[in-house]
Formats: sequence, structure tokens, C-alpha cells
Amino acid sequence: MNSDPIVKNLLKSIVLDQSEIDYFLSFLGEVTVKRREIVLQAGDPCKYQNFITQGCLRMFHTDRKGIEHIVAFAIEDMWMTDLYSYLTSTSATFSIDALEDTKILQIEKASMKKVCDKIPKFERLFRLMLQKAFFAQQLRIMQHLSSTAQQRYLYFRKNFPGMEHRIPQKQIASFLGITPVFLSMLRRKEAIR
Amino acid sequence: MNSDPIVKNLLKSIVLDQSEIDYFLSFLGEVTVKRREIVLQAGDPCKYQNFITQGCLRMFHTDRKGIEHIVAFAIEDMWMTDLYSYLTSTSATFSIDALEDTKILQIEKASMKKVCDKIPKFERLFRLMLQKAFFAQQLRIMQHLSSTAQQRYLYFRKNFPGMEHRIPQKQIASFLGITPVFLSMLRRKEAIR
DNA sequence: CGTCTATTTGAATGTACTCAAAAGCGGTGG
DNA sequence: CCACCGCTTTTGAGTACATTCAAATAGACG
Repeated sequence: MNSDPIVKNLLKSIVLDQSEIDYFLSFLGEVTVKRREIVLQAGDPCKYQNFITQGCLRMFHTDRKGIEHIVAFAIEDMWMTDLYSYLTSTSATFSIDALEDTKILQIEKASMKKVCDKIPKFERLFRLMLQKAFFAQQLRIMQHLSSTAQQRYLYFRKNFPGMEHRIPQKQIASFLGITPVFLSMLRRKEAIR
Repeated sequence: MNSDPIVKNLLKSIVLDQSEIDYFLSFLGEVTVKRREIVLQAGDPCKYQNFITQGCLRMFHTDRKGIEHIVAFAIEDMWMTDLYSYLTSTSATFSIDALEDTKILQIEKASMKKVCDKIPKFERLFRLMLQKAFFAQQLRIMQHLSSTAQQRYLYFRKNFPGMEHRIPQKQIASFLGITPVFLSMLRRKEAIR
């Protein structure tokens, strides 16, 4: 298991010595999923917090009409989980699957608790992660309130550089809240490429 | 100062004895603002976390065109702050003002820190509040991705019962991300009333 | 090479916005 | 108490943004 990326990720937010790092790492599990493979099925409880070391995941909601709406993407060096389900041990409202072959490091809630109890700095880390996610969401809401689909697409490209070449366009459309057909039209009109 | 509502609010999430409650209350300030009065001006640092005991606040962003977009409402028994500015001591990206004459209890960041240091349960409280806000935002994003303006309006009425009679319609439109003109049309079509 | 899925294109439709004007409502001053 | 002023809501017409449906094309994968 190559734990280097996740250690670097932790050290961005908190200071840790080697023994603390080792303790944390001892709880991690490594999972590899293929493209299209499901990591979390809506309805099941979300047991893990997932850290992506390679690849790309999406978290989405499937509405009554069967249409999928992408709430978030996660690529290398990012965390992803259905937080509500993870924290409250209820069944997940979102599903998570892979858009590329992906390597994930997972930690269970019970393990996370152990780590937090022994090393309170991790509690702080967790709060910081939550805050960061909160602010990202706030920004996204603001953009939906104030921008057209075109502006949101341009912002997406700025925010996730190169992502447009990694994953199918229809996934980006789903993230932006528009149809793939319309996104295609936008791209033609602007000759963005 | 009537501190009953805020105490009840705290006790929903954590257990406190009288001395702990008193300690917390000793840091609170009470402010009364009139309709239209500004509580936080975008650009200024957000010094306070605000608890509403009576009335209604809105937090909004003003875009380059001068159009206001409402990120959140807060009524009795709710908290409101520009969290990013409050936590990082940067200048606020949002403004907050009153839609009704409003009574607020305020707590400064430094005071909050003192309370958390002395009574760690408050740290937990703060995390729970953040989580709750996070989930509410997630829901809001999902709705923008998957619902029409009409469906969002109906959901708003369900979620904030009676609010439509308390505040101007244009404020609701701004919250929903549509124009007041269009909201008026929706209401006529549906004869909702 | 054939199959499956994603993307593009076009036409018709629906959703939401702009602009403009009229009507309604609330507060203020005489 | 009434008249006026300013702001909100309504209404209508015209336009722009975004979707649906259908069909053609292009890419990816076994």
C-alpha cells in the first residue's frame, strides 16, 4: 500500500509525528475499483470515508424518473463519502461509483473514532475537512443562483483543469445540472477546445 | 435579555448543567435591528455568530450586476453567520440584513473559543451545527440539479411554512434563483394560496 | 468487425428572463 | 383621515435559455 499521498494530505492540515502517522495508517484498507464499479449503493449504509490516490469517483442521486444528478466529483488527493450516512449510520441517499479505474484508501467510522480519541488533532482535521466541503458547497449554490449554464461550465473547467478529457461529457452535464445535448451545443457555439 | 430560546436550542444537541449554561450566557450580546438594517456588510470581517430569537434575517451575495442572491434565511431558533469570514477572520463575501425587526444574540469568535476550551461539549455542538448546515446545503444543491422552479417553490413552502406571508415575494424569488416576475406567474398559474 | 454507448445535429417545445406598464399596498406627512 | 410617494406585485408581449425527441455520426471495446 502506497500511503504517501494520504500522509501528505493529512500534513496539509495538521502536524503529526511518525508514530501518530503509523497509528492512523494501521486502520486503513486499500481497495481498487474498475470503471463503472460501485463503491457505495444508495440504500446501503455508508461504512467508509474514501480517500482517492488514483482515479476518479462520482457521488450522485438518482431521482424518481431514474435521472442521475452528480453532487460531487473526487479525484486524486480528495476525500469522498456520503457524510450523513457515514456519521449517522443511516442508509445512504447517494451512490458512489468509479468513472475511471480507481485506487481508494478507506477508513471505517469506528476506526476514525479510535484515532480521534487517541490523537485529538484528528478531530480538528475532520472539522477542517467538513468546513472546506461546506464552503465549496456554498460556492456551488451561489453559482447556481447567479450564473448561466455556460458560466458554470467555464468555472468547472477552471476548477477541474483537464477533467473534461478524463470523463464523459454527459457526466459533466449531470454535474452542471443540464442535459448532455445542451452541453454539446454550448461547446459548439463557443468552440471551446 | 431573554436567554430562554438559545438555552433550549443548545440543549437540543448537548447536555449542560446550570453553571455551564451561565458561563456561555455571560459572553452573549443582545442586539435589536430594524427591518432593512444591516447586520453584516460584505467586505467587513464577520465578527459574530448570530442566534435569532425573534424576526428574520437573510444572507445574500451581490453580483457584479448588482443583483442580490439569497444564500440562506434564518428565523427564530436558527443561527446565521458568514462562517468562512467568521472562522478565518477574512472579509465577508456575504451581507446579512433584516427582513423584519429582529432580536439577535451574538457571540464573538474569541468568546466561542473560550467556551470551547473550558467546556469541550461546545466544540461538539459547533461541529453538529456545521454538519446540519452542510446537509441542508447538500439538499439544496440536489434540488437545483433536479427540480424546476415550481417544484423548488413548493418545497420552500413546505420547509418554511408561512414564510411567504412574512417576507416580500421578491426575496423568496431571489432565494429560489428566479425573478420576482416569474414567481408571480408561477403563483397565478397554480392558483396557490 | 460489430455492438454499445457517447456525442452531435436539427426541429419543436417548454421554461424562465427582460422590458414596460399598470395595479396594489404601506407608510408618511399634511 | 386622506393624499401622495415609493416599493412590490401583477400582467402582457417578445426573447433567450434549456429541454425533449429523433436521427445521424463518432468512439470505445471486446
